[in-house]
Amino acid sequence: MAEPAFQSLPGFRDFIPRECAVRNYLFETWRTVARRCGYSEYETPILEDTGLYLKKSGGELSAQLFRFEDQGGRDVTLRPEVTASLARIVAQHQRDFSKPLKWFEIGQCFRYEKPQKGRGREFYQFNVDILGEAGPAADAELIALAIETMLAFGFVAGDFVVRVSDRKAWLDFAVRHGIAEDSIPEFLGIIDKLERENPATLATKLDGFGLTLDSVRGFIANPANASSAYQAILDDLTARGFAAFVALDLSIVRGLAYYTGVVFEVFDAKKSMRAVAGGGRYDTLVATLSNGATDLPATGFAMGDYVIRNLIEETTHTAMQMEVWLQRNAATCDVFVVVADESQRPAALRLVTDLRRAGIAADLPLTPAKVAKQFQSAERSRARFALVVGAEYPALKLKILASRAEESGHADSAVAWLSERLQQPDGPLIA
RNA sequence: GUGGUCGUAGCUCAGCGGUAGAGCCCCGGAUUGUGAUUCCGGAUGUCGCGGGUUCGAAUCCCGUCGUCCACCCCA
Repeated sequence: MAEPAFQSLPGFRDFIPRECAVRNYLFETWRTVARRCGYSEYETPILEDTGLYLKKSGGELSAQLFRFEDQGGRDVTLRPEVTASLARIVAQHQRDFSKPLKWFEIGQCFRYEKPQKGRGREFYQFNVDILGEAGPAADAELIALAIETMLAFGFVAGDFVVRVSDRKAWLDFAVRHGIAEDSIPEFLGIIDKLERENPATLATKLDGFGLTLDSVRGFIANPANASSAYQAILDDLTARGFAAFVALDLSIVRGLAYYTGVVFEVFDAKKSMRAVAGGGRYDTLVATLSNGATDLPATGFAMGDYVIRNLIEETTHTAMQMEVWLQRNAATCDVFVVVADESQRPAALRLVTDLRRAGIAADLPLTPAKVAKQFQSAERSRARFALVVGAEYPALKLKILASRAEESGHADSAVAWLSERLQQPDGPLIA
């Protein structure tokens, strides 16, 4: 049998330079916004005790774990999300910090799912959390950061909307309609599917709770049912000038079991209303994971790299902004040294070293090549100048690649010469 | 987990029962130290893998692995 060529595992990506650059654009934007808003970066291990995820994440997630036994017989899991790890370390270290904690992490997560558009088995998540503040001001601050992030990518009003809801409103609803406390998760599951499942099965399921589709829809449609927290959040965000980005939507309850209050999702306003980020309040998770040792209210959200990248690339103005960044941050070469006479290669090597040490990006061909070819290499390196080291060394020729103009100089003053030359514009193009 | 789609050169794909093709890319060359265009020349594939049908399979059938897409769920 033929040896099959190795390839990456299903749902896993190779980041060739262009992909890596795109990823860095996302990371840098996330980091910049988070720092600007006063969040500190932290990091947790990507491999954790499986129990961490079985304890409170709930639902589908536990069926999608990259889970295995290590050589020491431990039951371990590649993290499917970072909130559980965060709750763990916060429970352990929170005394060292004044409240509220505003923390963020950019990390890779793993879920054993079937890959498709906007989803792989591995993805990066921008995770932002505020811990130790139970009031709506924290939720508003967090949503503000979500909005700032979208704006930083170049999205504008009309491109996206943050749909905000509150599980508390549904808990009140459940109490009023006599729904037992232990069947509330099931009830919320039905609400979560309101927009996707067909009305007949919905009606059947709701009938089990003595409810009708109309009564539920009526509850969602009535703004008066918004919680007081929602109103406070809306006022807060309005004061920040973000009212245009926020909308009440009680049909949002979110899948994860640990949410306890305000929940929200950032939606793409054009394309089928995909959620590009989501989050909410999880006031009991820290206590649960620390077995009650630490009790901290918390609110957080996550944005994945797949979905936000798709949205950026599908939106003309955000795609252009990213291209500009990629151009600006591409590998650059200020000066490409052309070795026109191989016997002068030692001098060229010395020159390259001097230039580099002076902070000038310099490159040269590693093997002998014809001058014409070296100029092609210079073009491809997108260098601004080609510095020709030839038989006449220490006399040097500097060619401005864009204008094809040429000037002369001397090796002894090359660094100063090039430094000064790099400060100046090239002048009119001589074609 | 369910359903569909597609796997042929590095890339995009054509060929759909009779000895593997095109374009792009790449490499070399066109008066010995200058980039473009053009021209000339060249390389490369176990036709995803395994079985079956057939005188003969890239082509038909089955399986398998992988891709992409939708559902489920979610970032």
